[in-house]
Formats: sequence, structure tokens, C-alpha cells
Amino acid sequence: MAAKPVTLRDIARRAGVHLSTVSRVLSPADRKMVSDDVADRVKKIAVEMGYQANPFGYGLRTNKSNSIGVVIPDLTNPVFPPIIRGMEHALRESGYTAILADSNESVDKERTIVQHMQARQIEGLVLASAHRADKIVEEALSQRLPVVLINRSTDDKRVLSVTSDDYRGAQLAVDHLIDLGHRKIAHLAGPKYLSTGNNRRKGFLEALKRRNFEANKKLVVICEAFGVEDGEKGFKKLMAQGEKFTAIFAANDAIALGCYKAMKELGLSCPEDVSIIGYNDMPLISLMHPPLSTVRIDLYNMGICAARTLLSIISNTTEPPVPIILEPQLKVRGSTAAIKKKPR
Amino acid sequence: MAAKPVTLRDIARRAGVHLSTVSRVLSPADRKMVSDDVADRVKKIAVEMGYQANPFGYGLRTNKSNSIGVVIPDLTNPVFPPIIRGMEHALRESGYTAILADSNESVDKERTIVQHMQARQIEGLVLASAHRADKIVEEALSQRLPVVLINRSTDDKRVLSVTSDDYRGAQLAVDHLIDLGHRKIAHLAGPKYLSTGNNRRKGFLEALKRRNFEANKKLVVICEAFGVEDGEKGFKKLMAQGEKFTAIFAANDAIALGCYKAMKELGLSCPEDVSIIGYNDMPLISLMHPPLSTVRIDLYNMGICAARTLLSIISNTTEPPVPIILEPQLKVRGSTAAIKKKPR
DNA sequence: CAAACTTGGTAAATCGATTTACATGACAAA
DNA sequence: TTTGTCATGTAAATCGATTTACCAAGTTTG
Repeated sequence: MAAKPVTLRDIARRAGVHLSTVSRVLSPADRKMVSDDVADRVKKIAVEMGYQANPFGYGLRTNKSNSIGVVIPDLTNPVFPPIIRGMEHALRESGYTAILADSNESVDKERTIVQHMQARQIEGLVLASAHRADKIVEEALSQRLPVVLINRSTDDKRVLSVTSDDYRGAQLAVDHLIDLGHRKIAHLAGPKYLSTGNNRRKGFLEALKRRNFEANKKLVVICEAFGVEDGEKGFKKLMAQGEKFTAIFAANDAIALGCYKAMKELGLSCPEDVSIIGYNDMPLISLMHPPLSTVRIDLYNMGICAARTLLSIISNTTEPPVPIILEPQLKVRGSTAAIKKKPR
Repeated sequence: MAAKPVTLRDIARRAGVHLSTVSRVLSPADRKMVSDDVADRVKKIAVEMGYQANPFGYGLRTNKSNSIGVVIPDLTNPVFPPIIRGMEHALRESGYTAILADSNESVDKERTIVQHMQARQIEGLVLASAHRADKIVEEALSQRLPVVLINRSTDDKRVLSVTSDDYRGAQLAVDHLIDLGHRKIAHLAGPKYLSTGNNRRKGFLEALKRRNFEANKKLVVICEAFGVEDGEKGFKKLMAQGEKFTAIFAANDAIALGCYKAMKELGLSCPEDVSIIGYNDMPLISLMHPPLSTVRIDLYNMGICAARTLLSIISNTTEPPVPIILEPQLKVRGSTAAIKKKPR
């Protein structure tokens, strides 16, 4: 059954015109070079025959692949799927395709991936894996490969990014905890070399100051990574210090989950003993016990914005795009409660 | 900086040989047509110049894209990311790339996606979205497009698939519940038109029979889909019937989570009032409260197997591959407990 | 010794598209 | 009448690879 694909030549033969005429009819830019009646006839035949341009021929001539690369540091982190969905949605609208890869938080692997993608002639790159100082981003830019960062940004602000307002988000979380009466608030921060980790930590400190509380440095523990086990370790470290606290702002939901796990192990309960608030509002997190209070960011929209930004750099028709900072939103659930007893 | 890419012609010029000689040196099949000393020199130059074959030229001539399509019904379902990772891993080894798309459980969207992928000259298709009677699979096969199904299979057993042994898995779950003393066991089944839903339901019935219990038909409720909300509805329906039960085998983890949600709403607790066991052992599920007992399947490995199977059809060198059925494994956690009081 | 193979390479066709250069006819202006 | 535009097409080059056809030596063989 496998009918062989229709080429421009086939259409030309059937329409009784030259192949290049067909090409013109079908490419919007050159459409006007051909009279309407011929164009209509050709178009009709093309549709009838089910013509679809061969991407190899097209790509060879134009050097356009209509595809972009997307690098995710950990696909099993539920934060990313909604972002990917959003990107896919926006890309599809423009006829672009995403080539997705999971770098497993490894810089080496990421480099390999990006090289491989470039060999595939991607027209741009979306990175959800950027460090604040990122060699790979630099390299890509020096090769004039359009790049958009997502969720995490670099210190070099010339690189376009779509992020949430991490300062603002941290402030929402802290204000919420303070309003509940908490005074000894700890922070399990993400790594300093990631913008998310760094900004939320700074936002945390600033938010305290703004409410005229001073931060207790011992209550800020920096986790090695953004995983559940990192949160677990972080919580235990916090406990081991003996410094009292009644609430925790976790740098992301996974770290918050780690706290849940550690607390269970230590026989503590949330929010009775400690209130916890996370960040991201990832899927299923509301089903945890207790349902996690968190700072929500619109992940799907983040994906859409990133894709659109990248496409706009690639097409280069509109004015140069600007970084996008999405507004986070407080999501109060069951893991944060008004302080009851005196701090442990 | 953007140095323009090296072509065969560039290498040929530098090596003082003809371009086609270079092509031969670089393609393993024709390598032997060239003397060793010339080959070595050419290879060295190719490496020095950082040659990477242009996929458009290659594809145009050979009709090979080195890419396959992967369709997922719902990327935000944590079951899929590990599978995707596994596939990616296996594909990378062979220089293949996955083009991923999320069909959102919509057949129409899936059709569009597959067409789009075919226009991109994919060499094969992995579908995680197959129905037991699946038009799209049929169409693909009639066009001689290699297809491998994952997780779900079709009734047409000529289609290759990588699945878990759903019968066996159901039996593991049921045996576990029976061993805990449960006699009134309900099943929240998945849709009949999906192999997973159907086989697990049949496995459930058979497992009961094997232990000489007869199934109470009212205790088998078929959910509309595999989502959390479907499980929630299913549980409520079960309760509304008034028929007593002390345990539930949920057709997947999401449905089990739906039960958690409904039970919380109704003021019931697990496992005290009802034991629940799920299926899949998806990421994070062990962190739920209580940690969900479930039937574990090796998702990562499933991805690897699917990719390898597809590649082997595509290369067509080895003997034709066979369907793979992975052995599931019982994972006992906190959501199942020995029966205590008399059934409600 | 000449015919027939091997060996190791070159030349050119090909894949399917875009795009530059050119040809033709119609019509207007000089 | 001649020249110049304009409108519409055609012809051919090109992108980067693979692959078929061929060629020139050198080696074997009848």
C-alpha cells in the first residue's frame, strides 16, 4: 500500500507547468509571481495528490529544519511535563517540532546532547537546565544559535529567559508564614549555582527583612540539589542543629516532600509540629498528605512563552523579544497552619 | 564565530582525493573499497576538521531520518517519563532521535500527530496510546511503517508490543489481598477498550476464581479513564451501591489516588477502613499517605525494550523480534493491611 | 602473450526542494 | 518602428550526501 510520496515534479507534470512554477505557487513568498488561475489549478492538484514537502529537500536547500532542541534536567520531575506540553502546543502552531532530551542534571551529558542536536540542524534551543554561569549557553550563543532559558536563568542577562519571579514567590511564601504567626522560619534552599535556588534564597532573606525580622543564618540550609532525598537530608540537618523553627519555606515541592518523609521518620507531623510551604505546585502535589501549600507558577504558560520567544528570535521579523518573568501565586493548602504551641 | 559546516567536498579537497572516496571511507559498508593508507589519512582529516554528516543530504539520498516518533497519551502522568528515559537511552546508543508528542488521549489529535511525524520522515513509531482496536495502528502498518506498542497492546496480536503481564499483575494484587484476609474485594477497572483495563479486570476475576472465591459483579466498577478523578468517581459509585467491601484493587496508581481523595472526603481512612492496591508504581507514589501498595513494573526497562524492538524491525538484519511481556512485581507498602474488623 | 580479473580510485547521476538567471509575449511609451 | 517594462513561465544551478558506472593499473590465468 505504501504509495510513494508526491513530489513537485509529479504535480508539475499533472498540471502541465514547470516544477519551479509549482514551487512558487506553494511558497507564500513567491506566490505573487504566478497568475491566479494557474496558481489555483496547481494548488488544487497539490491538495488532490496529497502533496507534502519533503523535509530533506527543503532543508538541504534552505538550511531550515523546522525543529528546535529542548533539554530537560530531569523528565521525571513532574514540574517539566506541563512545560513541555505548553511548548509543544505553541510549536505545533508554527509547524515546528521539538526534539526533547533529558540531561539527568549532568553537564557532560548535556553537552553531548546539544552537539547531537546541532548535528541535527536544530534552529534553536530551549534549556531548562541552565546554571547561573553556563558554558553551554555561552557556546551556543557564540555560534549564533538562538537560545531561550526556562525556569532557570543565567547571571548574564543578555540571555533570554522565561522564569517565575522567584523573589516575589519567596516573599509570598514568607509573608504567608509570618501572617500565620510564625517567627522562626527556616529555609531549605536550592543550590547556589542555580538561579532558582539563589533567587528564592535571597527573596526569603529580603522578605524577612521587609517585615522587620532578622534571618537566623543557621536556619538557612542549602541543599545539594532539588530532589526529594535532598530535602530529606536538609530537614535532618536542620533538626540536628538544635535551632528552633516552626515553619519551613522549601525551595521547591520536591524538597518539601523530602521534609514530609523525614518528619514521618522522626515522628513529627505537619502542620502541627512544623508548617511547610513549597514552590512550583507540581502535578499531584495537592494529593499529598497533608496537601502541600505552595507557590504556584503557571507551568503550561511558561512553556508557551518560551516557545514563542524562541520562534520570534528565529523568525527575526518582529522586534527583539524580551525576558519574561511570570507572576507566581500563593496556593494555601493544608501544610501550613497558624502557630499553636510555643516553638520546639 | 559560526564557522560553516565541513562537507565531504572540503575533506576531499584537503586530502587530495575525490569526494566519493571520502564518502566510502566514512560509511562502514563501503569502507573496504578503499586502501587502508588512504582511508586512514582521510579519517584523520575528517576528525581534524570536525566533520559531521549533514542529515539533509544524507536523508535526501537514503530516505533515512534516523528518527522515530513517540506518542504518549498524557505526559503529565508520571508513568511515562521513566519509559521515555529508557527509550531515549536505547535510541541514543544507535544514533536515533525520538520525536515526542502528547496526544492528550485524543484520537483525532493523535492522527494529526502521526501524520505530522510521517511528513517528517520518521522511520518508525512507538505508541503508548493504543486502543484494543486501533485505526491508527492499522493505517501505519498498511503503510509499512514499523510500529511498536508500549504498555497497551491491541487485540491484533501481529502488532509488536512491550507490556507488563497484566493478568499476572492482577493475580499478584488479588493474592496479596486474599492473603491479608480480605474476602470482599472490589476492583476499579480501567476502560474496556484499553488492553490494560481489560486484562487487569480479567486477571482480577480469574485470580479470585483460582482461589475459589466468586466475584461479586457489583464490586467491579469500570472507570471512564485512568485518571485521579475517574478513581474518585469510581470509589463513590462503589460506596453508593451499598455493597460491602474491605479492599480495592485499582487498575492503576492514579485511580488508587482517586480513592484516597474520595476516602478523605468521606471521612474514611486507608488501610483501616479499606485496603487499596494500585498498579504501575509510578514515581513519588511511595510518598503518598499512606504509601501505596502497588504492582511494580519496570518502566525504564520497558522503554529500553520498546526502542530496541523498534530498531530491530527497522534495521531488519536480525530475526524478526517478538512481543515482550515484562514480569510485574508486588510492592507492599502501607495502603494494604490485614483485615481487622468485620466488613462494613 | 593476450584475455580476464582485481584493486583503488574518479566521474557523474540522483534524491527533492529553492532560487537565480533567462526567455517569451504583450503592451506602452518614445 | 523601435525600445523598454511587465507579467509569467521555463531552465538550470545548487544544497550535501550516496551510489552506479566506469577507468587505469597491476595481477592472474589460459
